[in-house]
Amino acid sequence: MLDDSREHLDAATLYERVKARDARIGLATVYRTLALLVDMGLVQEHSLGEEHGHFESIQNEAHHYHFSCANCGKVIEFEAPAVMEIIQTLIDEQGVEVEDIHLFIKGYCAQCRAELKRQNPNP
Amino acid sequence: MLDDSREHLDAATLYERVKARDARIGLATVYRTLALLVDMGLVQEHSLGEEHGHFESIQNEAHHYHFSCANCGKVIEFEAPAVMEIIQTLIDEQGVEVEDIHLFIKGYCAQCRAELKRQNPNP
DNA sequence: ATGTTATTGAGAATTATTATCGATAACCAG
DNA sequence: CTGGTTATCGATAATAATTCTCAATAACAT
Repeated sequence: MLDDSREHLDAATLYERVKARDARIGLATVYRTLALLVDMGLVQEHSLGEEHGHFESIQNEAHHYHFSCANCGKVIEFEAPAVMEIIQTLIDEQGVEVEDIHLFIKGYCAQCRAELKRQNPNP
Repeated sequence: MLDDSREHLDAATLYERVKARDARIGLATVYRTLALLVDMGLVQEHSLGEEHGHFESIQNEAHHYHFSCANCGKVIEFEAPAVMEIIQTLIDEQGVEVEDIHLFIKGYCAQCRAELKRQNPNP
């Protein structure tokens, strides 16, 4: 249907982009469509430390996880196959069924670390 | 100051409990105090798949992570030392500084799996 | 006691998301 | 086609979570 870019967009940004293509589309439709895509497993919703959700389309790549910088907001994706072993242990020990995995790290990216250190060398 | 129970409480529930002790405390104070405790590193905020945040006081135990059942909402805590190795790799490769780690699994707990299977045996 | 400052509670404001509902579009039988 | 039925949509109201504002109060230092 619409935007399946590789980014981590929130509903408001997506709404802007969709409107640029077709101005008479409503916000409700964006939320409805996102909910549908999430249900179908084509899009995943992430909570990246902000107060609103972020959405990312699922390609057929390996699972990946997210780091987000508390200063500049940049999101770094990374892979970590070891997570699957952790999940398997959880399944074996607890008998649960897993639908969704979120590994999310918050901190400061290399650039912001350098900048913040320059501003305040001895913390 | 107040409640540092071992649970995963949301702000509204915490507000109820605080009011039971001292009826003239306001919701704003609860949020202010939580933000302060999070800042001081005594409390961690989690996004457990619901639309509001959950707060948990940090004891001096090992890091642990969360599974939450999409059906009944039960939260299971589990440990996974391998996460620290993943984090170390991330630090080494990206030069980031890590402040906060969230590993959150959503799915169905053993009880709900059994119940749902009983209701709908062949999906 | 008195002036100064910080903290508080009540409620307004903001933000994100969901629900409602009449209007429109899509579909289908004749 | 044409009329009728149903599904989908957009605008907007409603809800929920959280943050902001500000006058009132409490705490503190004179």
